[in-house]
Amino acid sequence: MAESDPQPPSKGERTKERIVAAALELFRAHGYEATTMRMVAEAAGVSLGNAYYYFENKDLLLAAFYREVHEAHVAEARPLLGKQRTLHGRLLAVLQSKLVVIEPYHRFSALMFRSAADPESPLNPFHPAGADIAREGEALFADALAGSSTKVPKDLAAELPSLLWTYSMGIVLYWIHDRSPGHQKTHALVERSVELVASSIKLASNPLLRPFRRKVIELVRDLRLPSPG
Amino acid sequence: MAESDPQPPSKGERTKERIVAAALELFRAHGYEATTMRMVAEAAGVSLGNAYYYFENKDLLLAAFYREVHEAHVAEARPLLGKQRTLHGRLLAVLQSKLVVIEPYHRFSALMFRSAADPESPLNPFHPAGADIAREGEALFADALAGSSTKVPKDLAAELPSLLWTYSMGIVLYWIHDRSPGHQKTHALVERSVELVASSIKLASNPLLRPFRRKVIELVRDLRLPSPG
DNA sequence: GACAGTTCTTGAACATGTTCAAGTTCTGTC
DNA sequence: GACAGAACTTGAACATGTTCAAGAACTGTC
Repeated sequence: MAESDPQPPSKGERTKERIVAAALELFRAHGYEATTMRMVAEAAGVSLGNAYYYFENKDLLLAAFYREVHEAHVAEARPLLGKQRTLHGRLLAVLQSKLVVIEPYHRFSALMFRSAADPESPLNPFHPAGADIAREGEALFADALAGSSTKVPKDLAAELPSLLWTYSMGIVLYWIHDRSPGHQKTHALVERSVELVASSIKLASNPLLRPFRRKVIELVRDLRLPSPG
Repeated sequence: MAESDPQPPSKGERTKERIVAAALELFRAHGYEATTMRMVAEAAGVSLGNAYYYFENKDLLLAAFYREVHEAHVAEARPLLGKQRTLHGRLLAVLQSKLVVIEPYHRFSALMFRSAADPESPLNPFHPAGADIAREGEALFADALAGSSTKVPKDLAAELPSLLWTYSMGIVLYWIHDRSPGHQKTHALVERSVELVASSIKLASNPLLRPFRRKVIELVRDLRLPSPG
């Protein structure tokens, strides 16, 4: 992702960067909905039409914002993972850091989720533009899993990252609707559900539950929807 | 819902009804997005502004459509429930009838879901306009549960309807993104996941799993988000 | 049946996302 | 350095959801 590109940025790339920068600043200041494409164009010092030359539609600017938030999450979560060895602690680290990072963007996240749920939108996880972020999110959970002291059966380990990522999206959806002060309900949900998830994963190794586990895993494996690439 | 109102419909009510009827017809013919408020107004024989007098925004017409689809689902599911006694069969009846009913409205459902996920939208389950339908959906699952031959522990039975409704929304979300021919993947998901859900519910009665079950139930009970009313 | 107030209706105006035909600037080739 | 084609830029125009001030029709009261 961040390897130093050999080429200096072309003119077009610099313009595009100016537009993103202007957009993100305006989004932060006024929110996504109150920010018009005309405002973005003016702040970036380009014409309205030119903004559309680089971003086919406003949603793609939302995607750029989402990417930034996502990267902030990864940056926040990685160091925390260094300090945790238990599965429980590591999942908690990933989810709690997510809540911390998105905290300032409650309304924004709702819009994000809205778009992500729409198969026509470039932000959904099955669209090329949105798929990267989804995969990186899964990778974070893969890390959380791999570095933990808990041994997870191989077949399950293969499916868990995407299951955990889906679970985390569920948490976000809950948070979006959570109006409790400080979103304390979501924090409670994270604490308590992570415990249940961690114990479920441990339970899954229990030979008594093996047939059940196999069924779940096969279902997930067979029915994963294709993503681009 | 359908008790014969003592009052004959007032002029305003009839106008409103005309607008809904026109809207639903146009939605079915051209889809929601391609139907403009001007088209609706014209088809209903009222002015544009008048359409807005009765429906604050276009989303509320979407909600009216959603209600109709929901009622078709209930009408489809109830008779099927009469023929099934096992929990598995009854859940299957509710979910499969849902898929049958929404089949013609794939794009429409995506838009529906989009709006439902947005806390600002009148269609979300925590908003008065959307809460009714959500509650009726839960009621359907409550029926499926109550009439089944499977004995469910009381504490779990109290929480299951809303859990199952949430589960069904997950299925719908999957279906929205399912591009397989005939949505066969979603059908497979329903068949196989219902089996897992039904066995989980039975497993939940197992004394060995009691502590786990209690934790799940308490979590759900404590952290249910408040709905209006 | 005149009056007051409420309900209903209208069409023009507005804001904003998006498109597009036309122009300008850049890049590589001879 | 002239030329051709690609990349970039522009601002006007468009479609559509939404608002609003003004007026028409209705309802109940005296």
